[in-house]
Amino acid sequence: MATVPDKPTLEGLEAKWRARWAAEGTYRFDRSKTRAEIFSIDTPPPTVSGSLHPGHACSYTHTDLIARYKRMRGYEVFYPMGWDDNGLNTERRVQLMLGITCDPSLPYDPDFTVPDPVPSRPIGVSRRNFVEQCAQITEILEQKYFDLWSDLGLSVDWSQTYTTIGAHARRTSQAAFLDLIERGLAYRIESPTLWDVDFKSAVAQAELQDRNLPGAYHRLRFTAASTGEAIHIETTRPELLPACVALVAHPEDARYQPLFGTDALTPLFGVRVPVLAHELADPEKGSGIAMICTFGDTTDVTWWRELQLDLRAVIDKDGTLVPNAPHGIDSEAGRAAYAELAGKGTKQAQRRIVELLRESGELEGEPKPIEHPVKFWENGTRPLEIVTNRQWYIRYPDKDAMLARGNELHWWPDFMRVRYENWVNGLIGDWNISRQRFSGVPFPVWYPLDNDGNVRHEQPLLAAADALPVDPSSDVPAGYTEAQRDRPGGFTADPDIMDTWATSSLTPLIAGHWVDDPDLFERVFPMDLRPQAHEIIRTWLFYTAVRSQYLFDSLPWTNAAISGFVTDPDRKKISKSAGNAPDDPTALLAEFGADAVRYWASGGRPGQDTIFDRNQFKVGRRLAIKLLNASRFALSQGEPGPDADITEALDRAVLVALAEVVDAATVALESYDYAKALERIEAFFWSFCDDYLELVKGRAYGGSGDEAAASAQAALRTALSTLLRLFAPFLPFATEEVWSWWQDGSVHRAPWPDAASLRAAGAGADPSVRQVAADVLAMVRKAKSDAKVSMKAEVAHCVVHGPAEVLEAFWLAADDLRDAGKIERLATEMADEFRVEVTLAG
RNA sequence: GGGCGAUUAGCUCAGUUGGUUAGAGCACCUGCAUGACGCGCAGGGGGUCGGGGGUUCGACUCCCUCAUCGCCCACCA
Repeated sequence: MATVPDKPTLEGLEAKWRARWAAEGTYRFDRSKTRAEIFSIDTPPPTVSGSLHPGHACSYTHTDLIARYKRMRGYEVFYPMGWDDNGLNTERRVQLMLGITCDPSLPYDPDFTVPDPVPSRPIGVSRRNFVEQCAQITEILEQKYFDLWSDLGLSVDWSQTYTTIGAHARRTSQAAFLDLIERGLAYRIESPTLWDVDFKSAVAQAELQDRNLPGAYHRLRFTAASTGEAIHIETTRPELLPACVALVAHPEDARYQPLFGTDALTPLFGVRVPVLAHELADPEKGSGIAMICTFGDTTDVTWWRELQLDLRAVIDKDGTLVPNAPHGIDSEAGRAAYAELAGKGTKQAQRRIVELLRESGELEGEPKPIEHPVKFWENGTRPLEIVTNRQWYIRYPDKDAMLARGNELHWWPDFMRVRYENWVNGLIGDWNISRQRFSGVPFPVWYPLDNDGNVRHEQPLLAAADALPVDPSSDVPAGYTEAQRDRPGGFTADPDIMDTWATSSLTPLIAGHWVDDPDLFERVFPMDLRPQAHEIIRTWLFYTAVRSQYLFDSLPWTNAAISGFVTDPDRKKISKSAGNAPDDPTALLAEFGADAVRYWASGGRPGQDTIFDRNQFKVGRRLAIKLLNASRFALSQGEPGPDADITEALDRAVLVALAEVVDAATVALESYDYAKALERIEAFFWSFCDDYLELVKGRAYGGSGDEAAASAQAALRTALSTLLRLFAPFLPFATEEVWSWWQDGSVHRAPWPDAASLRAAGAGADPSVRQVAADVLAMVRKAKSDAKVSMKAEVAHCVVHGPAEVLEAFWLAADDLRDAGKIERLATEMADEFRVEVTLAG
């Protein structure tokens, strides 16, 4: 036990306690505890992006508040940290920082060193070299994050740290994937896929984003094959005309009913396409009849499937029109027209085909400009196309089952459930988990090659469970040798990697060591809490629920606490890309201290956006300083003897009032409302400082005898102990510092305050004593302030008017008031209204 | 187009099941060296609760409607 310092300061507390907590294992998880004794948290592994902003500090503080609270409630808290270093973000960063890019055709170079200086145009390196560099970069960035989290005071057990690309995560991910295959829940199929032409990979529905773009309706003249009559359709994508495979109108649309079952000829290319009926055709849109192309949008895919149409793909994987005219364009004129478009990007192709149509007289009027939503990959810069290729999919569970899970989950705040339900209700198709990228978890799969070198896609060779993790591009399937790789009669590796969510959806399994430590897993799963941002409900939360549904037929957690964004004062989300990130949180921590940053974060209620407000940091810092000083003062009032009794009415009343604060804070924290809890604790603390400390300091110094002094000293220490523990989750550094002055062990392992024992110490006192005393003191102060004299100025006479019960309460604190207010004569008078008459001396 | 949230003092936010003169902090103004804190202490001015309508003895609190902001979703003809 240390002593109380003369001049307490916040400076250096982070470093001091960070080191002490690490050395003493204050937050170490004790795995001998049973599931019922454990509170487990499925931490969001931050994307190790290198740029930190206050949003990180905010939401991670929220989780830590709960972790610390639960720990003090007696739970053994399983609070690991993960680093999300999987996926495209890392690839991009490495390309940017090192000037290298992955070229899988190159061989591995064991002596590779990064180019210096960074070349302006990235140079290609082998996949293995590239992945190695990814690992190195993320390691450096992870250290940065570790430092921030530690300085912020996150009570993470760092021995439980995981990464989403490390061997353990790859093994878990591959094992879970093989399990899905065995049960027929994952499959690989060639089908139309949403495709980003820059990223050159498939993307999933959950990664889509609609953006409004200008476009134009082009009115094209088709002709009925038999009668030669004109059929007008309107399209925003005339460049897809060569991919047209049918026309479609609503079955009840009288205008087009006569045409159903007949054929039409496309303009320019003269391709014969059927005219069909389908419910999805909207009579209100355009001319009411649409051309179906393979593929312009997801509706085209639906029509193509349901109407069993031809495939006439024209968009290549790089977003240009394929070199050769698709089948069906047989006429010389048609081929010549297509040749004008081949190799062009969609924009140029559109420009050219409009010219051609105008020349041929098949464009009616001028294009009508409109604005319409277009699908993008959320990180992409050009609209998505739909191309056909082989992808791995995970079948979605039954919608109703997933909705039931959403209902079963406790959402904080509850209205976030709606987002989940919206998403589940809008699901289309299955979950595409393959990406045509390089850095990620590979599929543990190879395919045999027949003697002609053709890939036997339908006979995948799966890795053995005990061999995981594998990299099929360097590991060899059972029964083959490396020499047979990519040779006729040999084998070839599955070229794809898994989408980052295919692995992130397993974080409870990765952190809980499902794959290699069933004993631990049983103690932590299903987890108690998933904290996360609302923007990834449709991805991380939903996908995790899907995986858990399949593997365990249960929810992965019982609670989901959804945090909002941090916004700038204009309510714009703070992000690197928006360029409005105000300060690196490390700088904020240096300027205001961790407790101050946490104070600001604690004001952000679950599900609501938090405004970045430097003022709140200042307020938080003052609170932490006040806590140090007030504690020093309270402790310097003297130590009560071992059998000191809390006898005075005012002392008892304070403890009873504090018991109410404990109750309120506990209720609030149980429902993840840390902001309300802090508000109540803080309000009490300031009145404790301004009123109670002022009222009792004279008595505590012995002004009214030893017994009365002991009562004050004991009450001060009881209250202080309680307040420190209430504040501990919010201000872990200042509270720990004060605790160390006079208590053993860490305040963060101390029990959460108990309202019942406070009430017992308060011995049923009337809490109004405290209120009346504070009110009278305020009146006396006002009189002095109005007279512009010092608070030390003498009061000659003070008369308190009020009802009998108020006066009775007043007299119980009269001695303390007389002392604190420097009042010579006190008197009371019965009255209906409470009123205080103050006569200053002199 | 559908949905979810928000709208209370200059700013950031509270406001419990509708009930006496709507609260706090910051900022601002006026004071005060008072047994810890001047990153302090005391006091003060300042909102009629986004607009409109309704229910009620009574609404910031309930209902309807409009507006603004933010977000989620939506099959791009």
